[in-house]
Order: sequence, then C-alpha cells, then structure tokens
Amino acid sequence: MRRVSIEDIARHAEVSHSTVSRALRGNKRISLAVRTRILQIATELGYTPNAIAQSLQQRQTNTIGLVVTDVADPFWGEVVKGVESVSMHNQKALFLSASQYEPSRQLAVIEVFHQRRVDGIIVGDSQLGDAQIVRLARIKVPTVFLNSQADHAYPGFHAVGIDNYAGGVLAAQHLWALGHRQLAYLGSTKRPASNQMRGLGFAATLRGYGLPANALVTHHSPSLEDDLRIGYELASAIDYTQTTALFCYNDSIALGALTYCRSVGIDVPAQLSIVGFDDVAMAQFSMPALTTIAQPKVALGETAMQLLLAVLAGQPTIDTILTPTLVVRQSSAPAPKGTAQ
Amino acid sequence: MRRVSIEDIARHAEVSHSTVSRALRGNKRISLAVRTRILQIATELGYTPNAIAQSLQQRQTNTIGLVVTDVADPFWGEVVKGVESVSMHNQKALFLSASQYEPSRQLAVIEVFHQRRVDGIIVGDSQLGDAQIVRLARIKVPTVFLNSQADHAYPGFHAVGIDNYAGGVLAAQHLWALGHRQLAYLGSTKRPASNQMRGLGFAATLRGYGLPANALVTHHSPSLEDDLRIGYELASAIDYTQTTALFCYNDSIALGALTYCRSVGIDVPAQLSIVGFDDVAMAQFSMPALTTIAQPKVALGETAMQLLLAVLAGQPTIDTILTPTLVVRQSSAPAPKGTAQ
DNA sequence: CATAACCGTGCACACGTGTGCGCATTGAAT
DNA sequence: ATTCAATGCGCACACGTGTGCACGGTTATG
Repeated sequence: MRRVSIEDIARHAEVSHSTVSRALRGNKRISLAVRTRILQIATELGYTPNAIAQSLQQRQTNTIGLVVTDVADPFWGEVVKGVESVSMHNQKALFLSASQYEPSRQLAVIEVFHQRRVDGIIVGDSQLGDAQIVRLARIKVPTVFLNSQADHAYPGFHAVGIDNYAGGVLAAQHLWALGHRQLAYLGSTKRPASNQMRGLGFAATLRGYGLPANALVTHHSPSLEDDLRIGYELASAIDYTQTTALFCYNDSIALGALTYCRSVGIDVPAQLSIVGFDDVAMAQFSMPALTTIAQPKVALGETAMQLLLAVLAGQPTIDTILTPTLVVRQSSAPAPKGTAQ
Repeated sequence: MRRVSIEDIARHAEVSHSTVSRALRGNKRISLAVRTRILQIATELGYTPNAIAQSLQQRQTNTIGLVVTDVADPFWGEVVKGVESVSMHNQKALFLSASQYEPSRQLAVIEVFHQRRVDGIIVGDSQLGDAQIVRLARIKVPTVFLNSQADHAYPGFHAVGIDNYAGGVLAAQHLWALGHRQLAYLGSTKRPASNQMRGLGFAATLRGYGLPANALVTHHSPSLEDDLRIGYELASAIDYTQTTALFCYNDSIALGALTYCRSVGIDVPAQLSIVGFDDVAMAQFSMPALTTIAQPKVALGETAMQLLLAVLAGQPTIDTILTPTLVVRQSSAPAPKGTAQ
C-alpha cells in the first residue's frame, strides 16, 4: 500500500528528489522546462503530497484542535460551524472531540491534541481546574477558550466569549418593563460559571429595581441528559399562582419549559412570560416564538478561530467579549393584571 | 520552541535513543532497571510522544476524516456525536469538515484528508458524481458512506444508512389508517436520493391502497438556507380545504410547517396531521409533539465508525441498512369527518 | 583568453520515531 | 577453561519532505 512520493517522481524524471521538491514548491531556481516536466509526471502518477512528512520537517502541522462539550447541542453545533468554516478557509484541518461535560476528558482530549502536535487549541465551555491548567500551561500550545466556565488568566491563553452578566441584565430589564414582579430563573448546573453570571445579572438588576429577594426564585437542574427535558422538569416545580415570568439559562431549557406549560394549560405569554438565551434556530419557530437573549453563535466560533490564527501569526491580540442582544418575540408579554403587585 | 524528544531523554539517561524508544514501548529486551529510570526521566522532562513522527514511520496515522453537509443541522449533530464517541474510544483522532451541500467541496475535503493520510473516511450525504467517484477510487482510502445520496458500488467502498423507502411506507400506512385521503409530501432538494426514496415509498404505498394520483401532491424546496424556514414556506403553498395530512422530508421541515399552521390558525392534528422524519430531540417537545419516522441517529454514526474500524482491521464486513420506526405522538390524528371522501 | 558572475542541480542533513541486526557482556553448561 | 545461549544495548537505516551548501556548467565581462 505504498503511496507515490517525490522520490518516485524523481526516478521517472531522472532528477534528484530535491529538484522535484523545489519544482513542486515553485522555487525559481528550477528551470521552467524541468518544472513543467515534473509537474506533468506528478499528475500522471497521481501524486499527493504527504502532509505528515511535511509537518514533521516543518515542525508545524496546520492543524487545530477543537474540544466542545456536546456536538449535538444546537448551540455548539452552530459554534462548531463557525470554527470549521474559518479553519477550512485558512487551510487548517480541524480535529474535533467532545468532552461530555467531564473536565477530566477535556484535559485528556487536549493531551491527545498535543501529541498530534496541533498548532493551536480551542476549548469550549472549559471547566479545567487549577491543577489541570498548570498541566495545560506546561504544554505551551496556543489556546483559546470559548465561553469559558472558569477564569484562566495565563500568558499564552486567550479567550472569546459573551457577556453573560449583561445577558441577564437584558432579560431583567425586559421583564421588569413588562410589569413582572414575581419571577424565576431556571438554571443549569452543567455550566457553572455562565449559569452563575446569567443568574447574577438577572437577580442583581431586579434587586436594583427594588424587587424583594423572595420574589425571585432560582431552580437549578440536576445533571440530566437533555436540556429540553430539564426545562420541562424545572418548569413543573414552579408555583404559577405567583410567578409570572421565567428566565431560562438557554433556549433548550426554555423550550422544554414552554412545552410543560402548554401541556398543563398555562397560557404563554398571557399568563406567563418566558425568556430564553442563545437564540437557536428553533427559537423563532416555537409557538409562541421565543423571546430570547441572542448570542452570535457562528460569529463566536469564527472569532475564536480568527483570534487563534492571529496568535499563531504572532500578531498582538486582545480577548474578545461579545455583547448579547435582546430579541423580543411572542413568548413575553405584559404581566397579567391580577398578579401584579 | 523545541519539544522534548526521545533523543533528549537518551542524553539524560546516557543511553541511545533506541533504548529509550524500546523502554517507552515496553519492549522486554530492556532491563527493568533501565526502563524505570527512563520512564522517570521522561515524566520529569514532560515528554509527550510525537504522533506525527510515529505516523510517518508507521505509515499509519490513527486518524479518521468525517465530512458532513452541515454540523449545525440537528440530525448531523447527533450523527457526529456517535462517530466521535466510537472514534475516541478506539484512540482514533477525528478530522471534521463540512461540505455545505456542495459536491465539489465534498471532494475537496476528501483530498485534504488524503493528504493528511487519514486511515479512513466517512462521508455523510454523499453527492459525489461518477467522475468524482473514480477520483476517489484512485485514492484507495477505505471509505464508508453514511446515508449516501448516490449509489457508489465500488470495491473498497462501504455504506451505512437507513431504509428511506421503508420510512415512506411507514408514514403512508399510518396516515392511511387514520383515514387521510388527500395528502401532501414536503420534500428537500438538497438531498436528492433520500428525498426521492422517502417520497416514493410514501406515494407507492398510497397508490397501492387505491389512492388516485391527484390526491397526493409533492412540494419541493428551493435550496433555501434553513430547513425550518423551508417547512414554513412550503406549508404555505398547500390547499388546506383539501389536504388533511402532511408528510415531511425531515423534522425541521415538519416543525416549520407546524409553525406556519399555528400562525394561520390551522388546528394540528384536529384539522391537519403532520408526520416528520428523523425524530430529532425537539420533536417530542413541540406542541403538539411530532409524530415522526425515527432514525437511530447516534447509532448510525456509531455503526459507520465501527464498520470503518472493521474494514481497517481487515475483517470481512457487510453494508448495513438500518430500519426506521414509526413514533406516534400528537401531531397525527384521524382525518376530519367532513373532508374524507 | 581568463576570470567572474550566474544558473541549475545534487549531496547530505534534518525533523522524531521504530526496529532489524549485530556486538558485547554475562552466566551457565560442557 | 572453552563454548554456547541469553541478555542488554547501540548502529544504522527507514518513513517523506525541505533546504543550506557546494559543485559543474554556461554566459557575460574585463
């Protein structure tokens, strides 16, 4: 199963492999006659350069490693799409791995990437602890954290993310303006940091408006498999004689909650307002269409990849925090008259 | 930026690099004393084997290339998840690329994979034409087609897929049994082969029951971006004074159609039944929950990867066609009395 | 005509790893 | 004490590619 190498071409052209190499790379020191003859033979023989050998000799693989928590999650699907697109347009091959929310697997994957000598790594939803971070720091591979769940302030580490706190603020402002005075936050334990920031931005803003502490309850999911199911379960634990608005960690949870409400006859948005987070594709096609805090998901992936490329090129870079935006659709409405205090 | 190599370890241990290599690989010809000393030094120096160099020398990269049409598609997200999982458990790294439904890009990606000397390739939704297939055949890389959109009967090519025709039959049986006698199929042009088979199985079965030809209309999407939107658009072109049931190419299109119906006040399922395909996560959380033809998506990815591994191991293999199943939920119901003929 | 400048090509090495073969040392067996 | 086998290790090569340097040949220049 031997492939054709430049050595084989050299034999056919009766030159040395050096000449072939130079000819293929367009070195001007090779005469045009020889160059065209070599190119001719190369295509005849069906030559394909061996990127492995090139990588070894160049000490650079043109390869990027991407580790996410779950490819099947609609949010990460879009992010991966953005990363892949920029990656491909810059002739970088992309290694993909999923950590399934296990920090240990996250690090394990990174070590595998390192063995493969990837030029850079993008880590989504990083939950690496301090011990793991020093291990990672020893490796000295340019790394970009995407929506990190922990603070990794290390030289050589870079970050792209969105302002989760600001997202929580947006949701609070929106629901407060609609007159809601008894609210709930449905959170996710699988993503501790972003979950906390979204909840915090939401709660702090409401308190700033003068909402009493007991008028806001937060429910956090056990680590069930599916966010949609989590939303359904969490929504069933709410006291709807009081609560008139739900802010959810993400759209999947919100859609799950929405399904629960319809199944028990709670009218959204007349009786209950729901606000999600992410703005996944499905958000605008649910009934009612979901009001949500939009993340530029594809752009997030693209930005992370571009940042990594800049780092690799030795350019000065700055970490990027994108700002989420409020997208008002039909799942939020003024609080029902009776329940407003 | 030089990494530590076995040569460096050899210097510290005052042995040759051969001895180090053997020690690391657990060769019994190295004395235990030397072996432990070398392992000790290796960890001290933070040695990580260079998989590139290993690949070059072993002529095997332990690498798999996966090309799908769109990572952000909920169906493919799950498939990728299955592939990745099996891949990782077998210490194979996974290259991922998206073709965005362009056959030319599909082949381009495959050639890049070949340059990287992947051990095998999995192609999702292949739309490769004959010319491209012979090009691929010349490469001689073990290839598995996953839900191929074309017939690639070539030695060295393998396939995993589901029986799309049978899926269409299931949908037809279900809707016919519910009394529907005027139906529509909402198809997808982006996936010509599977689209045709699903539509064919559906139509042929209905005709077999004696349904007149003009009682079944099929609408095919232009290549719009988003399936959800496609479903919405296609659903708006149907004459609902006649049609009482919709069979959709996939769940995304079905969900889009469902959204259209609710927005114009068509009652699903009382007035109109909708059946989707795939059984994506969202299907059980829409209102009403979607009746659909379920594909074992993760299993599909896993099976494809396992098939590829078997091929690589030189084991005899057979192509696999999985059978879809009908999942009845709330979007389908008996045809309204008035309209049944 | 002699020398310099220049052009085209090959030699040899490097990248990091694995391994067949041979050599030296040791212990055992004759 | 000599031979033999076993053990432990190094030499040298291979994988496929890129490149600094040198070398031979041609052309321009004094």
